[in-house]
Amino acid sequence: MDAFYVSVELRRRPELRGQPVVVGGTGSRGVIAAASYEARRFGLHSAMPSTQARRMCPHAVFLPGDHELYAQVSAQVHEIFQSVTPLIEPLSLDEAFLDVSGALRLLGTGVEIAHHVRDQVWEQLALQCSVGVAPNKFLAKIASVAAKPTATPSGVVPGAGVWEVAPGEELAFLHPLPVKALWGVGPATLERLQRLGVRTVRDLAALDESVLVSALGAAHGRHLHRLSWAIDERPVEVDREAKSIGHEETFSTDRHTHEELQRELVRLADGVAGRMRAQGVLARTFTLKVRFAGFHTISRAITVDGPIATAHGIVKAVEPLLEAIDPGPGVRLLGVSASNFGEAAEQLSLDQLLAPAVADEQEWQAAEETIDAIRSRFGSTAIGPASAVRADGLKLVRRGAQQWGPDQPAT
DNA sequence: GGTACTCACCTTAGCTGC
DNA sequence: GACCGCAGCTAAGGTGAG
Repeated sequence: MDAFYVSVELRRRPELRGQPVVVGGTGSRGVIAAASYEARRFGLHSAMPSTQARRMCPHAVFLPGDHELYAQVSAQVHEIFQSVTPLIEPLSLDEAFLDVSGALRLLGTGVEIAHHVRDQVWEQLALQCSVGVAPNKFLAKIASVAAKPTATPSGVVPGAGVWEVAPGEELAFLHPLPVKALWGVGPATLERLQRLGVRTVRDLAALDESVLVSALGAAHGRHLHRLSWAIDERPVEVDREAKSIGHEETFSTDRHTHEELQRELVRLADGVAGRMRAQGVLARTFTLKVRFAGFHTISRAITVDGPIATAHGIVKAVEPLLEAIDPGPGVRLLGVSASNFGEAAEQLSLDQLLAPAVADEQEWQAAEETIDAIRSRFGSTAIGPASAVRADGLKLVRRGAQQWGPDQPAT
């Protein structure tokens, strides 16, 4: 989807069309989630700090994000995809891979199917999308970027909408591109590659695989070398199961005491546990993430014997890790994540069942499932941990509704 | 001086058991 | 008993994506 969050917002704020519009980053510690092409003309882009964005484009309209709405629209887009093929691998709310090899006889060529999808998305949802058609996922992704509109200082240049990399044309398309166009080349890898004199994908392909392996490590080096020759055999994976579930939050002001952090921990654990129960998983490993005022970030993990799916259990497991951290210098972000999953229906041994900690966890699980039921009936803020109630006692604060940084300006 | 959130995957190091 | 090599696991940190 093209500038997805902004495009969804513009459907209900049509008067903003043609203006630089930004979603997210309404607080001073946030970042931009999406920028309209008009905003991109001024150099704005997603993940840019909001303070920088305001400096570069003071007249841009900043809108708070509405993640729930974007998820709804994303589901509608997904339904259109479903009408074409069941082989869909969602990449994010606004991107997906579709394997249409089974639909070619019925619906036409890849390019024809791409135009059909684009037309349907426009007719049904009034949203623009760009489609890449290629023999593999990685080329399709890059082709979709080539199909998008581009923002230049002098104006917005419409994209082709559909871009095909036909069999036999892979290297002609790929090799002239800058190496950072490759999926998996971020700032750190780019710097290492530049030290090797690599500027384009062609330069990368010319290197011996062993050189890349020694510069980037075995897995990454081999992977990028294959990509540079347009080799990508990864299939479209329809049902990818999550391997971790986590929440983290940047505070509008730094926290300096264990008591404050403990309250935040309970709130975050409550969110993580709720999602785990909704997905029917139990976890054994819990990771605490702490970002200090100077942006230095550490993580501490613990693996417990008995699997857990309650906020109570998560807090009990992670508390000792938090205690061992000195919040004196100021903590700007706290995060908790769960991993090492097993199914909720997994049988426990008799010994495990008799252990007091397991009995305790099961009692809490029953209690928290009741809370889930109340929330599903009366809303997510109807009930929650007492420590998550705001100091004025009026409002229950669950995990941040603002996905792209704290709402409140830092003081 | 500014840097969100969520998730996946990789590397490295240290520990343990054989 | 001390040591070595190896495999497997865990913890911590880094990187990248959208």
